[in-house]
Order: sequence, then C-alpha cells, then structure tokens
Amino acid sequence: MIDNTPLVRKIGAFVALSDPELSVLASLHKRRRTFVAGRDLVHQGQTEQAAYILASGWACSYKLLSDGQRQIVDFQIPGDFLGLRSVLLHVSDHSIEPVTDIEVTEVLVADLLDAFTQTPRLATAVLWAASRDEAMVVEHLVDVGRRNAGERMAHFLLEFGARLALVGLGNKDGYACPLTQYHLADALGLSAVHVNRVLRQLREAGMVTFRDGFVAFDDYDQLVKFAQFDPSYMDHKGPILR
Amino acid sequence: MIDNTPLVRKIGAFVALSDPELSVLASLHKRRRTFVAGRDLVHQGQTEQAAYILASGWACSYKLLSDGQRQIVDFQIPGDFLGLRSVLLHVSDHSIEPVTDIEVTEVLVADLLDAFTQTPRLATAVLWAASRDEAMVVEHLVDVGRRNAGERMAHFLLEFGARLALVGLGNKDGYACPLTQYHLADALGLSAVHVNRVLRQLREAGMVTFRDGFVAFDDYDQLVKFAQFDPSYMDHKGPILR
DNA sequence: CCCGAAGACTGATGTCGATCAGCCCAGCAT
DNA sequence: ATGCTGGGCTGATCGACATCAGTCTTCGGG
Repeated sequence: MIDNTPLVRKIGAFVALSDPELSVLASLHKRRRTFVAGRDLVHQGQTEQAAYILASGWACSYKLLSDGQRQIVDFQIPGDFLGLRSVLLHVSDHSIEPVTDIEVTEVLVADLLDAFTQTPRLATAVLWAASRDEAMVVEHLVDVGRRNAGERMAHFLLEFGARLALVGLGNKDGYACPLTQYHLADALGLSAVHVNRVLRQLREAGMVTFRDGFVAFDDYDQLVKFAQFDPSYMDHKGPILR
Repeated sequence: MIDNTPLVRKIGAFVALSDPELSVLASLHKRRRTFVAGRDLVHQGQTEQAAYILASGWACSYKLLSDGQRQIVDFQIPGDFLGLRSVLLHVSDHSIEPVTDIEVTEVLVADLLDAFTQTPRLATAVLWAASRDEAMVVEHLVDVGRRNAGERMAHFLLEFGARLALVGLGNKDGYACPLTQYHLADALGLSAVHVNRVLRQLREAGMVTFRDGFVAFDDYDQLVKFAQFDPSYMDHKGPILR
C-alpha cells in the first residue's frame, strides 16, 4: 500500500488496485487546499474549474432556483469527488458549499484522463464510483417524490448512517452530524419549520434523536421498518473486479 | 464512419472517435432483442444481468416501494444505456419497463471493460454519458423537490423536448410522446388525477397541449418562463475532447 | 455589557394536491 | 350485443405541509 486516503479506501472496495495503479492514483493529488464552512467553492454556471477530492469535513451540492429556493442534491463525505460531473460536462450545473470547514486535494481533469490511458482499470473504478453516486441521487429522488415527511426524514438519516458506517464514521447507534435543520429542509424538500416538527415526532416515538450535532438511533429496527429502508444495495462484500 | 447507431451519434457529440475506436464500439453490440410494452426487462433486486443499448422505442427506469407506490426515475430514448448502473453495481436497484415496444442490443459487461482497456478514450466517453444521465436525474430531483405541480409538469415537458430535439425527434413546436398520464404521475410524484387537472390548466393557459400521444408547445417562450426552464446545460457545441 | 445573528422551537391559519367516487369513450374479446 | 379494460376526465372532501409570525437560547463581536 502506497497510499491510504479515503479515496483509495473507497475505490479499493470495488477494484483491487495494483501498486502501479495506486501510485498513478496518488499522483493525481495536486495542491491541497482548505475552504471555510458556508463559502461556496463552485458556483452554478461556472466553467473551467478543477475537480476535488474531499479529504476531511462535509460538503453539499445544491441547485438554486430563480425564485430563491434551493434543493440540496447530495452531501459529500471524505473520499467523495467534488465537482467531477461539472468538469466532465464542462460547465457546473450546481453549486457546492462546505457544510463544515473542509480540506480537499485538487485533481486536474487532464491528469485524470491521462491516468485512464495509463491504467484503464482506474477508469472502470471511477465509473463505478460515479454510478454509486448516481444511485444515491436516485434513492434521494424516490425519497422526495414518494415518501411523506416522516418516512423521508427517517430514510434519509438511515441512509446517511449506512454511508458513514462504510467509511468508519458511524454505526447502528448513531453518528456525528454537522447538519442544521435548514440543511435537512433544503435536502428533503420540506420547510425548516416542518423539519423541526418531524424530528420531534420521531424523537417522541422513540426512534431517533437528532440533537447537538449528533444523530442517535434510539430504536434502529423500528426506524428501518418505519422508513421502509432497504440497506441491501449499500453493503457489498469485497472487490468485485479482481 | 463505420457505424451510425444512436449510441455513436450520442457519444460522438462528446468525444471525436477514431475509426479503430468506432469499430471497437460497434463490436460491443451483440444480440439484437425486442421487448413488448409494459413487460419489464429488468427487475429490482435482480443480479447478473446484461446491459442494453436502446435502438428504438421508449423505456423507463423506476423504483417500487413496499407499499406499492412507484417513482419513475428517468425515461430512456434511443441511444441511451439500459441497466448500465445495475451491471456496474452488480445488482439492480431499479426496474426497467418498456413504455412502447422496443428494440435493444445486448452489451456484455466483460466486453465493455475489455474495450476500455483497448481504447481508454471510450471509457472517458462512457463516463461522460453517465454524467449526463446523472445530471438529468438531478434536474428531476429539483423538479420534484421544489416546484409545484404546474411548474413541475411544464419543466418536465420542456426538458424532454430539449432532449428529444438533440436526437432529432422534436423541436419547439412539440414532439410525439407515447406516455400516459399515469407515467407522468409516477415520474413527477403526483396522482394521476392531479396530472390531468394540471394538464388542463396548462392547456387552458395556452402554453402546452398534451393529447393523443403528442406534446404541442402552444407558446414556447411563455412556458419556458413559467417553468423557470434553463436549457443552457443541454446544448453544448461539438466534441469537447479532440 | 449589550447587540445582532443563527439556530432550534412553537401556535395559528391557509392551501396544494391526495383521495374517494364516480362518468365517458374506444378498442377488443367473448 | 355485451361486457371488460385502459386511459382520460371531473366534483367533493380532507389532510399534510407551507407560511406567517413569533419566542428563546447561544455565541461571538464591538
């Protein structure tokens, strides 16, 4: 093992990477940069920017409507790409805001595409990672389109827990969560007021407690049932591609 | 030019492919198959299946909830992949239903990954196509999360028009559309009853008429304004990668 | 020490869209 | 010719969630 960044850990879960491949991956990381919470790193409509890999902290990608509403599309945690799609499509269709202070490493598209040429398996790995992100957005769409506020919140908190558990940042008891109720509202297509009420209901039902930057699963099984949560697509075991 | 399938047309818009690359792409197409409208080709939870490229007709990908509701995630038109994500993630997180009778060509994953090794630029092209699909799902998420029923419908019809126009199947006057009002309801997170009312309102407002398998834009500009539709991310000009 | 801002929280009121319960028409099978 | 099915269409009613208009606490800055 040459490197053990969150990215390597994530991709390694899918493709067993050789040492040369790992070193190509490591060479992608250019400048290390930091951004403060709340100050966008990418703006909707912006063009010609770099992509990043999140090293520490949380970020979110969102779209703004002309009437001022916003929809948070996804949250990113360490190991996730920031703005990869923007770079490939050559213009950003969304903005990215750090939820906490974050550290990232810059990746130049040219380098990434070169790396694909040198080590095509890396291309497969990145395609896989992109598919995984898309699956997340799809699940989010179902959440917003077909579940009521309570189920939606429950499902979201569970899914995030599962996702964090994969990188060792949470378990069935709960996880640290720096999101505000406003973040939840913007992500779930609810008003902040209603988010607050729904959280109270879930808490009073003894299922989950969201408080002081921490999500505590008070009754994991009941919550799973209530949210119709199916964790199967999250857990797969070991590299698929040898 | 060796081939001029919808797929080549689509990918060619992004990556200028050489003749050897085109022939690799052509060699991916295996068996040609047909499926009848309404009979799923991929079931949620299914594993080990092939991917397809849609040659003619329309399909939709959707997720089923345990309470019987369904959310249509996206519609596919000729040139689009069917089930690529399912294959990469090794299990299908969604089902796919032909909206009309369809023709597809089968693609074996192994062949696809081999092709990446032979011609890495192909990998980039497929990654780009996947990003474009993801952008579509993201826009759909915003639709469902933050727009009211009228705007949602208007935006959806416009976006689909733009998408069809790209492959020569529609323009600012309208397009042929085989969807039922039930399809629209399942896609937009509305009830079929409400879809009907909303369509009536849009028709009576003189903006768009959905009838007899045809969408007619009666007042394109007004509709664009009403839906806050921003077509910019759809139109890009010529291959980005030389 | 006070002020302002951010975030959590709450009650009252209003509305958008779901649900229920139908009708109508065209196409098709019996 | 009769009934059945799928799709489009409609009125009445109801409830989930938005909106408005606040309060309270904490925290950092002047």
